[in-house]
Amino acid sequence: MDALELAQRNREILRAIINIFVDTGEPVGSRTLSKHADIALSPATIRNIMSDLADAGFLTKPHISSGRLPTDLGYRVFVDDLMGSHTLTSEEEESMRLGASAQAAQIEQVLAQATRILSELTNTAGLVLLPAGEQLHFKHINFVKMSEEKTLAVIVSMSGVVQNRVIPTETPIDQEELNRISNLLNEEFSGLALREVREKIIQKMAHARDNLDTLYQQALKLSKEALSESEAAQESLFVEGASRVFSQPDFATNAEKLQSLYRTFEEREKLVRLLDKCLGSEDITILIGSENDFEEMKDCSVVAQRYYMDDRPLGSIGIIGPKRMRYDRAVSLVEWTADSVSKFLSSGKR
Amino acid sequence: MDALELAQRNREILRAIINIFVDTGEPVGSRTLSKHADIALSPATIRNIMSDLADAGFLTKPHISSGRLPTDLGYRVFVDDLMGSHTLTSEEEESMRLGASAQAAQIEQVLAQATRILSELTNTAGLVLLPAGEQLHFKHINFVKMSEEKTLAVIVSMSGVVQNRVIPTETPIDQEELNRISNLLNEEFSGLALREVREKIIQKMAHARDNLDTLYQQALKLSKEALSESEAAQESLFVEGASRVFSQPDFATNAEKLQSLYRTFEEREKLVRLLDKCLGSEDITILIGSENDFEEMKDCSVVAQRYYMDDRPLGSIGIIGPKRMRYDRAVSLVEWTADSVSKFLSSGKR
DNA sequence: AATTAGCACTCAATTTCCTCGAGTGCCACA
DNA sequence: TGTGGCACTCGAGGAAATTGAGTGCTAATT
Repeated sequence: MDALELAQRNREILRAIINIFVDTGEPVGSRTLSKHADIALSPATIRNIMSDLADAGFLTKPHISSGRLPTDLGYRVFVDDLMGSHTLTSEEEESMRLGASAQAAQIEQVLAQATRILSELTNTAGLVLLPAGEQLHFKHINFVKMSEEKTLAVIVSMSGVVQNRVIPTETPIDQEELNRISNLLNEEFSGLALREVREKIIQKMAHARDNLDTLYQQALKLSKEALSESEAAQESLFVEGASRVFSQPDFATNAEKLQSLYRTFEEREKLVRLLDKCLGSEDITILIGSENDFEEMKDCSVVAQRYYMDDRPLGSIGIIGPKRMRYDRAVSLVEWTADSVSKFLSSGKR
Repeated sequence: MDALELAQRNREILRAIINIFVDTGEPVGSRTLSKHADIALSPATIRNIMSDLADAGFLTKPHISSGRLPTDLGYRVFVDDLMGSHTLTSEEEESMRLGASAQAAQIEQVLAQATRILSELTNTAGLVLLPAGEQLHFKHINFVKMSEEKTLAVIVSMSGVVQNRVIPTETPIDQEELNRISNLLNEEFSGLALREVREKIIQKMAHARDNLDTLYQQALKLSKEALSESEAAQESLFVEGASRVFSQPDFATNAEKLQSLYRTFEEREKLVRLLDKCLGSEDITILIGSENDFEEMKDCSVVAQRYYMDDRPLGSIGIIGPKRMRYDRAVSLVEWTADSVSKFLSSGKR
């Protein structure tokens, strides 16, 4: 037996260990493994191999006299090289199709529903990030006079995302005028990225300083406020079914871990950062355990992929579950969901 | 000693027991109580009284040889008759004022912030219900053409709540026309309750069947869709700091209870129903343990009060915490918050 | 040289048993 | 009517014993 075959056998063992561990949640011992159909080796031999795998950093054991379980690195190798790709069962496809067929209303609702289904099927927390800022393109703005001192700006993006903001106004402007301002802006900025709109407005304000058209000046001023970066950048994140993660046996015992994890789910900012990371890559992103940078989530993994609107990446959708999860299935389901969301958002359907 | 005085003494004991229990979380024994400054009775006497109080249903004990703790009924009596009213400390007032002073933008943000502060100060979960439907009054509607088949309706209410909905349109309508439709509707319906608007539209559609003004007909049709009850009734609920409830020692031990509680927090619908209840009453509403109708929440209490906009009740704001809480403090803080939210929303400030 | 069997050893988990102490309930006495 | 005293209950916590899954190493086997 040459080195290659040996390595092959080791890989087989590693795969089996991870599969069994994912299934049972118990550390896997050499005897269990030798009973496993695919493996025709005695426990002693397996022990030697396991020992090698442990030396290589793929396996670990919770205590000296217990079975082995995969390290983050072990999972990583598994995900990258060992696991096959899961083909969706007809039931899975069925449940997902059901969701997509429903008559959907707002973009937010579509996303929320996709996440809910994802969460149900994977029994993990479903996440979706609907970013503001860079990704949004100007479609329409509208001002509504709320009172003498306050004007409400409603900004609609090409993708159908609606933002709104209250702007304090020192000199009262009547609704007629606001309508004219809206029209002015709508014609001028349609289709630009919000960032570009912001930049243009600032340019124009500089140039128009001695322009006497006060309407135009007011328009610029209002829209600058309305689009101001600081608060505009509120990315919205939907989390669906976080309780599923908590009810996983992996956390059920440890009340303390559970609480810190819960707090993390409440602090959305961290989740946003995780999903933001996925926006950078075209491929599906898998972060295992401590690969995501948050201590509290070192027992969790993230599987996420970005979704598109007309070939422009818009946001990302994915799941957070315990490290011990069916990665093949998760990958398929996330990919499928991201794909159908993209299809839904893109011109064909909308 | 006559009967009245006896009753008075019993009440004193009950109050002391609840105060101590709220403080320590441990069942209170007769000896502990006799050491308590306000009570100059021997343990034996106290035992007799405690026994009476237990017979009356105000106290219970977790097991035969342990101290007593209040039943739901006990808490009820305490809340109704025994507890004094808590005056906010200067620190408390300080923290709350801080929040109110910040330059706030959308109504949602104001409410979210109020809840966050409430949650922090009471160390419970802060809730706020921002109802749609009945309470909302029409201010402004605006249609944006998203594609040939889809039009986005943005509805702004008098209170500054913005709703949006995508409406499928069989015949394309151009943006110009949509603007005219918006104007038509804005003039006609300004200030009416959304429900009234809906009714009027349906009336008008019946009458206008043979009216040849297609623009007007289209306007009615679009706005009917935009305001359709079914989906419009999405009340929005903000929950802030739910993790605080979970980290209370009362739940920390019991992982199972914790999970069912967590699931309840995720199922917002139940929380909405709880807060809806509070909308019915002018006074502050306190629901103790099983007084709220959900099994999963039988170890929690709700303290909530409605808030107003220009003397019209708009929604309710409150907290959910463990049954063992400082009710006097909770009541003061919730009242204070509801009050400042009302002030903020009402014409003076806005 | 690779594989296997055998054996001593480790350690978490479970069970059993014990003690401790807070607290009750009741009776008798002031 | 209030109090002191006493027997009793029961949960909490700890120590010790038992169990069993699993390892690592060595020597035998193929």
